[in-house]
Amino acid sequence: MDLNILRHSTSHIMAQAVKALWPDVKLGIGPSIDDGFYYDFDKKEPFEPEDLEKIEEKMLEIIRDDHKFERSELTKAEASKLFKKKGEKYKLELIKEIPEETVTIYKNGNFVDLCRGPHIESTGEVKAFKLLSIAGAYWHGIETNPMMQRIYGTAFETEADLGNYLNLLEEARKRDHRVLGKQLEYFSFNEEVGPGLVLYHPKGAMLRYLIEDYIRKEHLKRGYQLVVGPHVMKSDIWVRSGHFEYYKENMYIFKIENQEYALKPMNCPGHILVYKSRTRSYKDLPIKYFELGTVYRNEKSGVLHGLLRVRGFTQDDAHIFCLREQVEEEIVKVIDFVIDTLNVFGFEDFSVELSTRPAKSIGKDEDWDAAHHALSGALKKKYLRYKVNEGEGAFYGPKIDIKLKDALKREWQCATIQCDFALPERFDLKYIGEDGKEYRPIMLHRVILGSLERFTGALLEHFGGALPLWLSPTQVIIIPVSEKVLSYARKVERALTEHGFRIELDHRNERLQKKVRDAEMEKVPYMLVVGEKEAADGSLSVRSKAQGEMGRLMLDEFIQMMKKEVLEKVK
RNA sequence: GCUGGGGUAGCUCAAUUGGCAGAGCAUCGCAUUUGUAAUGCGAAUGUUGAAGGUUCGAUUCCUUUCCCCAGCUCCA
Repeated sequence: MDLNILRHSTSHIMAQAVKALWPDVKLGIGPSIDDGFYYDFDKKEPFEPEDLEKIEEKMLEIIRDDHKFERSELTKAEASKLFKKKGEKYKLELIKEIPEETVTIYKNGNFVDLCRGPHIESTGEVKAFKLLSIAGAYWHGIETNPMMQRIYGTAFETEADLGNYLNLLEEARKRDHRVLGKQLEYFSFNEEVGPGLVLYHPKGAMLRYLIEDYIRKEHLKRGYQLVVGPHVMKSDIWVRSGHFEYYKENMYIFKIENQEYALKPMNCPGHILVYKSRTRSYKDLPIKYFELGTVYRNEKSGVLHGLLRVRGFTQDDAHIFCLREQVEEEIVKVIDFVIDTLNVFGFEDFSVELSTRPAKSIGKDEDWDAAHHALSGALKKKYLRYKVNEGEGAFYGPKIDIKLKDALKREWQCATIQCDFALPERFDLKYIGEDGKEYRPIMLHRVILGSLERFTGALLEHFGGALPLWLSPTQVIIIPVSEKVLSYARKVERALTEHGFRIELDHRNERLQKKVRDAEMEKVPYMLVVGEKEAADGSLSVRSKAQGEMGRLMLDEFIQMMKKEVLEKVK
């Protein structure tokens, strides 16, 4: 059975139930979506959480009655008459938008809905469904339209499949980086600081340092040069870059001594000015400037979400200035860089999207076309399948987005590669060609991790907080059995620290069981239990988070094992 | 920003029609010196997000505001 058909049919049953309970409700649309379905309703009073149960009960009745889904074809005039009689004003709008002469309706029991179909044979075929949540949603998704109430639900072929899905949701909830971030003390937000502004605690800051260190070194290996720009720049530069025209509502702007300044929402202008600081030759290109650039964007309050959507964040940002004929090759290199990086961090799967020119944008059509060709050409060279998002590009150029997939198959947008002919024009960027004349370079904007904030959130959820050894802020916790062996424990601590490992010593006056439990909950990769037996022969009792008790190892053996495990991940 | 739901100790949560704000964990102290997921006893902890209002009396009712959550819209 096609799940989409099943779910869509279930949304009809839900709408039927809602109409039975609240006859005045006006219907919107009720499609199937990735993991389920929804239906939008226009109802005066908000739905209460308890209403979901009532609706579910009604739905069970409808399913028990096993109504047939009957399809019929009507002319648009007939259909309009039918829905006008029912007072379904949104359906009338939908009918107007349908280009064909005739429309189809589906009837089950006393319920009729405008619908292209197809549907299951009868309502009795629905074996397992659940209503999940209520939320507001604009009619047609347009902000200025009235807000309707949307009920989300899902349906599966069997109760077992539904159970699995609900377990997955529960698993996702437990892995929520906001919960883990608090439990494991990685980061916090503070009302006095402001929304969307992250405070990194020692463990979070250590993780961030490890990610930064890795990605910075990778950039240097791949021919990027480090640059650093200021966080605040005069408004003049943002006028020139076009940000004031196209991005102003997202910027923090303020005055100092009558001069207007803005916090940078992007790093490009700084890099551009470094490029412009002297005359460039075609022989210099490509020039690749890299910066862990912290930017501030005034995101709407309702969109902020943990580390995934914040107002201040740091991008692993680079700009590649190159010749027209180098563009495709450079894009290919960036794609390779992204794939390598995702693999190192433990992400095995990803999806690719190509976004085209938005309505509000700068630049010439021919340049947009050329940029689009360069991006799609590079994707074809890498044999990557991709989805096209019409009109979703940046204001200065089209882009490739690479979304990583985490352990629960959820997608996270991190990497993006943007092609830009417009900013070189605006800033009058030049290089001297072979013939001694001036030419315009092309600029690529790209990030690999995206932002350190979002990437950290993705890592935490992907691993459920149990980070691999090389990324764990604390790699090893030493657990002395009693205070009698504290001096041996300290010796082990010193030896491991000298080898560059990140060590904690749990010297609390607690029982062993308690310390093991706490270390497990902190998700530390290795626990070393040391007591009198170990102190006597210089060994360690090793317990790993992943494998449990591993028996006794000599200190040197353990160090070798750790080194091997770290090196396997990072070349 | 919009719709709906929330905000009580560091954390997770209680508090019957408006009537002295509580528990577990964490913290501190004492005892215990422990062998692989919670040792026992004791102590301390609050402008109930903030401001205003109604009331003899507000965590509880009303207004404003801030922040969080689920979505919509948007995005690294």
